[in-house]
Amino acid sequence: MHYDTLSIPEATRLQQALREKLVIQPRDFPLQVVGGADISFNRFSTTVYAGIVLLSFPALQPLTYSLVKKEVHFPYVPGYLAFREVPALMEAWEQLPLKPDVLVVDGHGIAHPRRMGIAAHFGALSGQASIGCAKKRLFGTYTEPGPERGAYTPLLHKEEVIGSVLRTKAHVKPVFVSPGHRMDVQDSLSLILQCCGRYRLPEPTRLAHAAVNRFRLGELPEGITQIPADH
DNA sequence: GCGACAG
DNA sequence: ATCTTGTCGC
Repeated sequence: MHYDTLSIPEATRLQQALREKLVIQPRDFPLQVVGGADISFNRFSTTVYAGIVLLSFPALQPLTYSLVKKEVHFPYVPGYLAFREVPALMEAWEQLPLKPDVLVVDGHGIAHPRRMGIAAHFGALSGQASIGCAKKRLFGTYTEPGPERGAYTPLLHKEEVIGSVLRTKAHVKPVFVSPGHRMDVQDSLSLILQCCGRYRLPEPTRLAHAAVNRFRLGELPEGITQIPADH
């Protein structure tokens, strides 16, 4: 992956090419394992700590952690997050002993100017079903959903529905859910809501975030960690 | 030209 | 994203 040396115009071209590979359709596979992906890093540092956590579904019990440390030089530019984070995530992905049925990525899916947010980018590259779940809006218009858990409104671009604004917990800021690959808007929304417990963020995202942070702080080792089932 | 702007 | 201080509520 030579993302580090790409110019923004070149990156835009790559997004336009990958867009042709995207499949947005109702989920057509069973759901038994979900993954959560996230990145952590120190401010001003070029080292990123990537992680993917596997959870059983619908029980949401953690099964495995895959952690990878990598150098990146592509800058953070809104609309081009994938070029910073996907290479490290792909390494974490490749060392997984078993792949999840769907991967929840911290960021947007098709709710992006060229429909190529990080979740869509990762899905188009890997062939993996994916969903984007972001904490802030990048693209699209919406009205505020109701204050109750489960309330949602469409994220729109012109007439097109590109995602959902979902209240995952009563009276907290909503999250932005959009399909990445091999999912549609409705199935993405449904899955994310099923992944939410008593917190604002869905469990795959929460656990991935906790894992990469502990990894960065030296509390977890690089590589694969199998989590023993508790009996 | 002026705002907006995932992580 | 990360860091930091303070407040609210279970």
